[in-house]
Amino acid sequence: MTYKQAYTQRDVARAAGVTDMTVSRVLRGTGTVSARTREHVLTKVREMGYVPNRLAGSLAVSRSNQVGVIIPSLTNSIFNQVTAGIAEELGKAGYNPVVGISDYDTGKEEDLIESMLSWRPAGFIVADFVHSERTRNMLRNAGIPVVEIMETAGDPIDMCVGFDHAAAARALTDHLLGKGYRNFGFLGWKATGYAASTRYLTIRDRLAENGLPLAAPDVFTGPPDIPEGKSATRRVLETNPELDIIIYGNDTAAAGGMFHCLEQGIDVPGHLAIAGFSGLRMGQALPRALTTISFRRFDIGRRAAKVVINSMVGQKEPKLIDMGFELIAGESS
Amino acid sequence: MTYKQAYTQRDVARAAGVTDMTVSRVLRGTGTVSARTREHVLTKVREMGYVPNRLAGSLAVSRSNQVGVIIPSLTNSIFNQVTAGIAEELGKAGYNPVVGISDYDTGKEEDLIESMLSWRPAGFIVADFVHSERTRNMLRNAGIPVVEIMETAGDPIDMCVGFDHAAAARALTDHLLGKGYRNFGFLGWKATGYAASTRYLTIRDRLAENGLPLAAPDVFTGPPDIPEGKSATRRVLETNPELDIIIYGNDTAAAGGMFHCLEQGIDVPGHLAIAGFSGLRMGQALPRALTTISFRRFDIGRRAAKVVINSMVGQKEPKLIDMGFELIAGESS
DNA sequence: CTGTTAGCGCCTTCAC
DNA sequence: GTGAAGGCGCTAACAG
Repeated sequence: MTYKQAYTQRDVARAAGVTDMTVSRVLRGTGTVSARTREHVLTKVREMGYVPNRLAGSLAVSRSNQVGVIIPSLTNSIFNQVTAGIAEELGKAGYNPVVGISDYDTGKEEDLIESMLSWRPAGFIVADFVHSERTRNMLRNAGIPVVEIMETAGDPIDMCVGFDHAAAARALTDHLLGKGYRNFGFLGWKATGYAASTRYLTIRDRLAENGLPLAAPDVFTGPPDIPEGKSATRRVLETNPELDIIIYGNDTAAAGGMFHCLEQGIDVPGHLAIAGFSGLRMGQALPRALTTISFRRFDIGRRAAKVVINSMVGQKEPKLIDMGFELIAGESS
Repeated sequence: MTYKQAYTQRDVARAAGVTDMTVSRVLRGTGTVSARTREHVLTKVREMGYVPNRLAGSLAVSRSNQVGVIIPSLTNSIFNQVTAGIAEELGKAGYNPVVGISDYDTGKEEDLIESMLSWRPAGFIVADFVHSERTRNMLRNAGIPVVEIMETAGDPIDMCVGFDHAAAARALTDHLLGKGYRNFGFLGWKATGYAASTRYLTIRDRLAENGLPLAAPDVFTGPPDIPEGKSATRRVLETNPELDIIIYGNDTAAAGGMFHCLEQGIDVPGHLAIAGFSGLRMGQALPRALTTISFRRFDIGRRAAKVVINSMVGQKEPKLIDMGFELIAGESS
């Protein structure tokens, strides 16, 4: 199949016997055009299947309706929901998200951001506070609103929307201590610099304050999923049979842990208690509803989008917005 | 915070004491520039954090490095992986995917495609064969390669890459019949026109050929996940206690079904067998590894991307590419 | 109500 | 090896 050239505004104009300027006015609904010519132009547009060229349009007005969004992973349903919230709110205001996946890699992130900035988006939403110096520099020089999401502890490039991961980890630890657990294990992702590591360190320190150790002999080298949670649980129980509670870095890993227990006939929470982090729907559908920390994923996305939109029209927004979290006391611990 | 205007190629040129044309040559590595001026220009570029404006660039050469990708859902890990394959292959060839989520809604899809076409992508990849007439029209008139993915049964707008869902459903049904099951139930998504409905209808017909009914009293109105699979299983077992096998529309719903059985102490597969469809990793991590149909999600994405890339450079590609599927005989049935 | 002029930022083509 | 002119498709601003 050979591909022909797409139609131009001028092609439509000629077909309708007017100037391109008139077609432009009709298509954007600005200025004044007689009802007759409007109809005529629209008919031609439909007939020809004409689609305006926004490269030219945005260049002419030097402004676009695209907002760049960088998230670390598509697989992680947390980011699905954050992104859904962003998309909904942007859509209402006539903006489109352009999403890029960084794969938890600041180098990839840098490339992505450069590439996306070259399309001159109207704003930027990016997950986490961990970026290369060049990334921060580019974002700062872009001359557009930038919102960092998920966390609140850090120095935002411009603005941020998230919640306090340390406080959440502390709330979870205290809850479990209150339940009487004393032999803690942690299976998570200790990658430095991310929210995940804040959670691990906070739990460890909180237990230390109570004179308790935290067994974390086995950690994931990347974002864990169900199979990883399952096999890591098997391994840690071999080396640390004394554990009476395992906290997982996220709910999917915790689900894997629960699967291991179900297979092995290990009573949950009688013999081993389980806790997750993130409050996914699936956690509550498990044979034992999961104890976990839930946070307002969807709302974080919506709020971040609003911050971008408001900033673009010159409205002042706070530098830091904390959306809070909630402890879900399930049956698994 | 107030936002300043981003730098222009001319700004860099002035700072480096050359013309914008020289900066352009340096940045694209074309033409001839002395090593000295090249270094000088690059230094300024870095200092200023200059990011080229591709709106202008693409407009000037009337060609872009973006490929539009429309998938129905982000939540569904099938599409995560297909998209990952697409992104990888496009990236290698210097193209970027721009992904849009249609939410299984042909109206939204139409809007998305119009919006994305207005950015003049170099090609398009879109899931499924079900589109509005206007969508098909726009894609046909866009003058770019278009690849429809996931299925092979249908009349492609341009080209397609996928597998034969009817054959897959038949293979699964035959396998289960061979295992001796006779009282089949189906919990899936019967939405007409999608691959999912093909699978349902094929299973039903195959059973009918064998003189067996298919109980499907309870269906999902949208893409099902674990909680939906769990509650639907509870309901269907109340109304149809005779079932000895349930086939689910996808692996996550099947996982929900297995959770229900675990909670209720129903022996799987002794009392009730379970089968899924899609071959997700999590299915194999369940307490009973899932019987399911696996297909090459990642490779479908990669192949689709290659088809687009090759077509863009004028290389001929077949209209229809079948990537096949595989029956996974698990422990759940 | 409609047309003309100029320019968005970059790149192609041709001079020098 | 580098610069100057012109145009990609569209729109702001003004003219009529």
